[in-house]
Amino acid sequence: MNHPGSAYTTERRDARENHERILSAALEIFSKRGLEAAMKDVAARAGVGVGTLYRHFKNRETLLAALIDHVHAEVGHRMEVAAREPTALGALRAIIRIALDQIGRFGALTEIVMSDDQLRSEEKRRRIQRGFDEIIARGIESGEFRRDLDGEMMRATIEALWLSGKMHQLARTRGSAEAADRVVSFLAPACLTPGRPP
Amino acid sequence: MNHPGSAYTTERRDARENHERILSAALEIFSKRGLEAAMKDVAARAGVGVGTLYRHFKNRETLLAALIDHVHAEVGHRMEVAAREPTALGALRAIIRIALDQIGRFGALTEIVMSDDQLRSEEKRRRIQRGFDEIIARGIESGEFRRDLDGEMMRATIEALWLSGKMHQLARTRGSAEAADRVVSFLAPACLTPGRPP
Amino acid sequence: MNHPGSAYTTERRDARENHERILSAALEIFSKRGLEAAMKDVAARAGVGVGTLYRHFKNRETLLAALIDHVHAEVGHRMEVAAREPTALGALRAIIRIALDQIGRFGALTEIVMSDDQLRSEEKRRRIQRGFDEIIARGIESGEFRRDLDGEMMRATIEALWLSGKMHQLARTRGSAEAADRVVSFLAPACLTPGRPP
Amino acid sequence: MNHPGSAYTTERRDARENHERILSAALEIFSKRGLEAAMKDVAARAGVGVGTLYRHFKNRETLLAALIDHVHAEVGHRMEVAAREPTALGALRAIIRIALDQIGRFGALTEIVMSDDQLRSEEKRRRIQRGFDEIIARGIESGEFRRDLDGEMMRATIEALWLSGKMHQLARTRGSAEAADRVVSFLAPACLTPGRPP
DNA sequence: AATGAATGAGGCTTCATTCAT
DNA sequence: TATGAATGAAGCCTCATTCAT
Repeated sequence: MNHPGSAYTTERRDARENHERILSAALEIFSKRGLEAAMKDVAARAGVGVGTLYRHFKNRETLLAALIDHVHAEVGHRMEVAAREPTALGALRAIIRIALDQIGRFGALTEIVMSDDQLRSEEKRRRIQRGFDEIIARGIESGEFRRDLDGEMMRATIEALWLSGKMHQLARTRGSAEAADRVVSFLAPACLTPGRPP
Repeated sequence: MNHPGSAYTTERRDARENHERILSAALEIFSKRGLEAAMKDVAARAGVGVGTLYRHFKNRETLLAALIDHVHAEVGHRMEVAAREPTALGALRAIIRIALDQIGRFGALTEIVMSDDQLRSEEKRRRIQRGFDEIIARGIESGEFRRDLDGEMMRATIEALWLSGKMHQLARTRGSAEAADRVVSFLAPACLTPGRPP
Repeated sequence: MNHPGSAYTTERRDARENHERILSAALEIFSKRGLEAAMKDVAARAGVGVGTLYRHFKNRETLLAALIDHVHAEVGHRMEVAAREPTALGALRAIIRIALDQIGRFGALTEIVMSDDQLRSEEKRRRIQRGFDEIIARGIESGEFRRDLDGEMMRATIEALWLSGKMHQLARTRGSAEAADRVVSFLAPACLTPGRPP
Repeated sequence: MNHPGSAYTTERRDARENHERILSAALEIFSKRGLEAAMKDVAARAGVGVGTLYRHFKNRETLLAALIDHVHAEVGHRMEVAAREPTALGALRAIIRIALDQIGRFGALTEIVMSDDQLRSEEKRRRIQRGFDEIIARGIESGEFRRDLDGEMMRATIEALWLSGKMHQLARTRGSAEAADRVVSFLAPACLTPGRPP
């Protein structure tokens, strides 16, 4: 929509800055207070008037969609990085780290971010799915993962632990690193090819 | 609390019926529309005036607590039945069946029912936890489950699949029976003692 | 309406008793909590159901009117007794004592009891007025009170002190007896014939 | 707080106007209909939506407090002016005029305005009391009022006539001027030094 | 373009009164 | 007749959204 490089543009820099500030304020507020947080509070946090908020985001729904997109994009990106881990199990652990990280940062927002039927941003969500699938596919191909691994089930399990908050609970009790280890240890027998040396 | 067959009870029949109707209307409405559903709609669904709703439940919070208790009680009971399955894995499958069933019936209510910090009904929730723990303990004792099984992790995983709605998704795609099978198959290697004949 | 002496009557004794109990419960509740007290609370205090309350008093307004009548009757009676005091000033003091007493007993009810335009029970109120007027007339006639005493003003003043709660305040600070003395002392020069020995 | 003539003010003019309009609408509605008047009606009278009402006054209580402050401030001011009358009796008459005026204007609001224990605005109320006390003290000092005048009683009496509505009744029957005269005439012997030429 | 004031629908809850038991 | 359950109008307040400045 913008031509960021163009010399002359109606887009004012402060408008662009406001957009960012609102987004990050919204992220903060919704993460902390949950989805019922009031628009006014988001605006206040961003240091702008509600009117400005509404100039940038048509309405509540649009704002939430943007948040989701934002988080999805970030997660998607980190997912792709994770996929480059040398081993599939390593990639899995990396993903779980990401999950723990996201939850810590986006708390109450997680539900909406990971949930399937909410405000759609299909494309972005697919990207995350694809990240998963690639890791699994690669793991199976290389023989690291068992040939009959139910990939969809695997993904569902991790996403469930993620968005249900269970993973976060584990992390709260004993720290993020140990939580990741426990999850991986638990799931390892379910996905690794039995009797194969790492 | 009442003996429905007894000839004389202190409470009026219509009042008791209304209580039931309100409870089940609330179950339906909150299950379908989520926790933000309006009291008015619950009353309408039950076919009573708001005043009656408020006569039976002091306020919104009380109503929700009652719902949770209701679901917890039901789940807790079925959990105990499930625990009597001959094998631990069988018990696990039974639990998952219960979960799928509950989600189907209580949909949007699941979040509050399974979540830890909401309106408390500690006791009831403990009952569910205990059901889980017993099954796991028994499985380990009998040698069916691996000695080093992370019970808490196991429970967390199933609860996560449950309350995240992922399990429901699986069931929607291919039916409840197959969904249970997939979950069990997936988790089996994670909990069964390796190399032991069933 | 009733034939109290008749041997056979549909009026059941318990009904009559309930009437009394409701009246006195209402007196208590409204006196203590003010006019906004709920009907339900009155019924509860009387130990009857709301239905019974409404059987005895068509509605809220009727109940309040009955209360007023009740208090008026009592005050009116005591007023007539007070009027028999030997001196007019003595009668005045007696009235003030009554006032202080009433306020102590009927607290928050005072406003409605003494006010003019509320639910009418003209007749009863007139009786109180007449009590006043007689005392004043007698005082003037006997020469005790100044010939040009503004009777209406006098009455208004005492009623005002009464129903405004000011008299009660005075009594709270220094006791009921002293309060009465102060009021009388203050008003004495305004009504007594100047330079006349008591 | 604002300098209405100044060219630039932070507040928007329409907002300020609305504030005024709401205040005066509230004054009118509560004066006419009593303290139970509905917020909605105040808003309607002011020609604004309820939301606006609540923007200007956090809640019912706050609005009432503001009204009281408003009336207190006005009365307090006029009280101080009255105190400057050459004679103490003249000041008294001036006060009574104020009272009559206030009641006429604030009717049903009087109860809350003059009552002691309601929503506090201690300071403002003290100001009114002080006005009274000064007048009385001055009267005694100058010899105009009797040395043994019970100042508190005096004040209580006038306040009682005021807030009980009795004074208003007198005024309704025969007009405000005559009412004031009657009150003063009646109270004069109670406070003036006997046998002293005016 | 930014601001925040205004709007009003809609949510929760209470309570006088009616009515079935 | 007594009971208390049922009713629903009405009150208070919040908040997403619009609009004048």
